[in-house]
Amino acid sequence: MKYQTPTGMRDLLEDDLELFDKILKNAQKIADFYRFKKIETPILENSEIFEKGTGAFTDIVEKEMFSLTTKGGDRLTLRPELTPPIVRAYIENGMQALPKPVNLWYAGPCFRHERPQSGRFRQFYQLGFETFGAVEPVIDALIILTCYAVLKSLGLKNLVVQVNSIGCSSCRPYFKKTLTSHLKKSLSSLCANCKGRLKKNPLRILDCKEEKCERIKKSCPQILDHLCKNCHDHFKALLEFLEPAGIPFSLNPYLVRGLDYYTKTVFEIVQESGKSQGSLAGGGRYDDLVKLLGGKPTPACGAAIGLDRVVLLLKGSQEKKEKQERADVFLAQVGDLAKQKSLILLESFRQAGIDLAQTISKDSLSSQLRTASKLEAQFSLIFGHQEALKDQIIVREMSSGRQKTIALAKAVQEIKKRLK
RNA sequence: GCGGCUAUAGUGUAGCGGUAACACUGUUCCCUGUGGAGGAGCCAUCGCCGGUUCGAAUCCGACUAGCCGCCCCA
Repeated sequence: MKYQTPTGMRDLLEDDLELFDKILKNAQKIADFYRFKKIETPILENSEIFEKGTGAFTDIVEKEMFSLTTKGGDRLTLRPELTPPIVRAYIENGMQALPKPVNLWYAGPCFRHERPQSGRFRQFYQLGFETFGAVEPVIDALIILTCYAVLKSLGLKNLVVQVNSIGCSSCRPYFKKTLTSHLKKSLSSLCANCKGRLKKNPLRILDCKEEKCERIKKSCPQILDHLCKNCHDHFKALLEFLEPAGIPFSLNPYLVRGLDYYTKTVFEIVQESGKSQGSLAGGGRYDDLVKLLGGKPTPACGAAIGLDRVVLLLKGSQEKKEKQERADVFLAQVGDLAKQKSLILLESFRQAGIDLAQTISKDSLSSQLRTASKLEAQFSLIFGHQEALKDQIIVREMSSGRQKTIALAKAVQEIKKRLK
């Protein structure tokens, strides 16, 4: 095969698209209920918003972005995630003046240059919720609840929210120092990757899955013990909202996430049991990002759901039903004159709201009727040269084979009556 | 970026050194204006390039892609 989709990118055919549509529909309802407004942003953005927003030392920015330079010299990047673009849009469209909180939701493709595997593509689809202008921990709970509700509405089982707090700009630097000095003691036992992380982003070491590092992690100071009072109270309050909301959650002190902008709450939703394919959704609070990207200091919180992964799970759970394509009525035509008059006839049925199928490019009557059978049409309209000359048409009841000739002008009316 | 496995019609498979087979789908015909059944035909330069060989879908090597792990995340 000469041409195929680029690595990690695929065509979405009807089977997939139906599931995507279903998720989107459910999300739309839930978003409406919780008063989120939909937003769409460009697929290309100025590279800087990711370098600053997502973070220069994140894997995403260091090695996973599809970037290009325009003829005019602008550096653009295919969005690897949507939070920084949404923040950009929030500022650019003057939403800072809107009554708070401002709730936005979105769905669309993102791009990351990674090695594809199960549930991971270079072009993948995210659906997310963002809320601006509220510091209250109940908002964090609401964002989690909203994501959880979307996943739940699709019938997914065994969902668990893993939560953690990674502190804020006033307490995290201290923790980083504490952690770094602790880790320096066992520097030689860290994996190569983490040795590098020690300077750039020591928190990420907590997230390392290498066995070596796993062992060291156990003896590490935990961030939850080093939060400032504000962060501590925020986290405690969040948990007190989740509990009665009936959302199953577990504390994961090692959850730090790979994006730089998070403050306080971070969370991921995973499906327990069954094959793990990474998280289904993830998000958190990002109180400093709006300011970082040039807006007024604005607290914010958001999350995104990985649609591809959800679709994968939905596909696995539903048994394949070969859905038969069907039609109520089928038009079979024979001869040039009949074919010429067929288009206007089709239009009159379409306008009357009657499902009239055809294979108008075909000439053979038998093959057309074979198709009519396959479509399980109740009636076929047979429009031959003789009928076309006299402006008549044959109505054939497929089950019995009884047929009668009627005036062409009465075809719509006749079929309407018979279908009842 | 690093590993493991794989690559034959649209789909699912067989073939394991002597120039492609089966099922389903599609399509044409048997039936120059009447379907559901039946029958016949057609639809593949065996992922790409190179090597070994008298001969390669089959063996070997590189490439490309896919799947699955790692990493990371959604």
